[in-house]
Amino acid sequence: MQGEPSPNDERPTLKTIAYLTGLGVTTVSRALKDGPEIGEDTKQRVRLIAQQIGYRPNRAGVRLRTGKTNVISLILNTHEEGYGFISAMVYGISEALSSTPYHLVVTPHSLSDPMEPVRYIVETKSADGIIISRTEPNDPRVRYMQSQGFPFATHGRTEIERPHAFYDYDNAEFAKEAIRHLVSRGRKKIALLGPPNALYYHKHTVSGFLEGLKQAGLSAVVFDDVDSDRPMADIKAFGEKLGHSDDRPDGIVASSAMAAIALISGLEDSGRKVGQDFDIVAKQSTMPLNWYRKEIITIDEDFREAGRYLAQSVLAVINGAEPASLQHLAKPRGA
Amino acid sequence: MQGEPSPNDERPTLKTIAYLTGLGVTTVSRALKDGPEIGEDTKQRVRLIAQQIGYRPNRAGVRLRTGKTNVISLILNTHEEGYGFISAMVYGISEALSSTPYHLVVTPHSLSDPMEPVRYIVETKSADGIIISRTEPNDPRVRYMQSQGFPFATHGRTEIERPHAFYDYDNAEFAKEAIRHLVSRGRKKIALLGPPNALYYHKHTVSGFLEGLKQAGLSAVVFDDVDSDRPMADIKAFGEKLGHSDDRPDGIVASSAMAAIALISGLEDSGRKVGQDFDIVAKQSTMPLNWYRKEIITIDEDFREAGRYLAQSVLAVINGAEPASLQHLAKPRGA
DNA sequence: TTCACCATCTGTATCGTTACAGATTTTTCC
DNA sequence: GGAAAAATCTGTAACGATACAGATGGTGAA
Repeated sequence: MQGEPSPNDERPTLKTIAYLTGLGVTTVSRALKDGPEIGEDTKQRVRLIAQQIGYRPNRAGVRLRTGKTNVISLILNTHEEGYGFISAMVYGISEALSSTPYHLVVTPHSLSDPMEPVRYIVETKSADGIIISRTEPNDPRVRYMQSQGFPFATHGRTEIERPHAFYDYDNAEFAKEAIRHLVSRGRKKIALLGPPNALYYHKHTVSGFLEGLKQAGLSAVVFDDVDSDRPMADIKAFGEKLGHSDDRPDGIVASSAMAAIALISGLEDSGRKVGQDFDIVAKQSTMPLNWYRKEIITIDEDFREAGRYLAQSVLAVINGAEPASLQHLAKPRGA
Repeated sequence: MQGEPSPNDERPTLKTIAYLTGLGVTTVSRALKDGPEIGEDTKQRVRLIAQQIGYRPNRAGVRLRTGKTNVISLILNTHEEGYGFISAMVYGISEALSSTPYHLVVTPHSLSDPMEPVRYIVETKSADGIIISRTEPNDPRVRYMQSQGFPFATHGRTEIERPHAFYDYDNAEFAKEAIRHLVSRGRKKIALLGPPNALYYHKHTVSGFLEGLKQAGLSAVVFDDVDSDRPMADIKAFGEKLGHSDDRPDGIVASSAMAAIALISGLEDSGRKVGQDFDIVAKQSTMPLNWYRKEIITIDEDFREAGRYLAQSVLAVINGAEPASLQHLAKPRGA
């Protein structure tokens, strides 16, 4: 026992507790993590004192010794600005982490190199787990983290054979459901304002869309010039052009609320009215879309739940769970 | 989640560089931080090798030794969900931090105890600086951080004498400008849907509002039952009730875009039309409000800029700058 | 009695970094 | 030439935690 008298203005460490209890530092450490080689009464005593003096393990110490950071990193690209669902994700994740020792670090990156933050985190081990979004079918970030054995969960699926934890929204089902709504209102010429090509949920959305049309005996119109990720001003301009075109659709499926608003805005500028000249079905997450135009048909997507699920999944993976068992496909909920 | 064995060896440390250069670990450390007692050619050599092998300082090591975390903590309360401006703030902060070694940690808290996360971070020194929002006139968090000499910056001012870094939006000016717009459209009975009482910007908004009315020779109507922070459904309900009331206003100033949408939504349910029965001026941040109703009069607020400024300010405070010189009052920009 | 064995507890080394107090060499100046 | 000063460089000891290999003492079996 090499304990010095402890000055009590400093933050307590294991040494402080060791001094107060007359035990060794090692014993205190083991006691606090409920190690098997420590007597029950000793554990009680240590826990009591630790609680009384408000001991909190020094994260730098733990991290240096064990490599454990107690950090989950959420990687976001700056593109997503303005869409507001990030807040919901962040809160969902925070919620799930609040009862754990984990912290949430938000790591942004520009579109130029999506791999860079992932590589940085893995190489420097600056987090125990990663959450990424906007997955591509053959996402290099997923491949990389798998090859490195690094725990992660993705918002969105991939085509990669080896299973990984994910939370995804059933966009095929969304598209089919959307078409059902439009068909039931007598719409015949249905178009899709879908996600950008590169992202995997583009495929799900399109395949659901095509299947839905087939079931309804209709043929397809997919907007090629524009996707739901484009700047709102572009989508609006596209909408206006579309409204003036002769073979404009009378039904629209929109993969994002903001894109829907922008598109409607443009269509209205060309004199078309939602609910009359056309109907539109859109995903709704944060803001109630019906307050914008009550004629919009909405289908809910819950990003807070996504955040919660993703956080819990990464933690599970970190604790050795099988990624294959941590996959969730959320069913659209009509609103 | 097991992967392939990691391809190359261990992560390089100072020891690695010391071995490669034949220098001592201390020398390498000093060289990399450009210490004065190291020869110029040695520095060059060390830097070169460090760069070649991709050396990155181990943050846990630095933190344990120096106490420096290289972390800025943004404290958010879960209430703010759905308002979407958080994304903008987060990106603004990230942008400012991207060229520095600092990371952004998002620390949420429930409304129950706003002090808890602040105390935790200060006590455990788990960040080098803190950013808080939604300040009260005599904000206990500010008092606490000041008393502890902890670097921070606030989104919003306080009444506290001792200066601290802040970024605030000139809500008094906003209200006055808003009234000018309304008066110029012949509105005579103007009401305010302002922020909650407890927050300091409530006072600024109200005083600007009252002054604006006085200049226009009008008298005031302030909604007492509702504020811009309330759930949107409540605001909408209030709007509907208001629309049916006999002494309803013909001009409205709204402190938040979402609140404005909710209120309009309610007023419309009671048969009132914006631009006809009433005009409304609202703050606009992420989404273009005119796409919702083109008659809304908007005044811009830039949260991304706020985030940037706040991040730069905390860093400056950390580096010893005078908080009094890090105060910014953003002027409203009419849109 | 002896000794293996278990239950508890402890000291030492270590993670990567930097502060500090030397150590060594070179330069300067008389 | 020699001593003091300056310029470089180095080893050791922390920071707080944990892995590991011993200690210590008590128990029960032979």
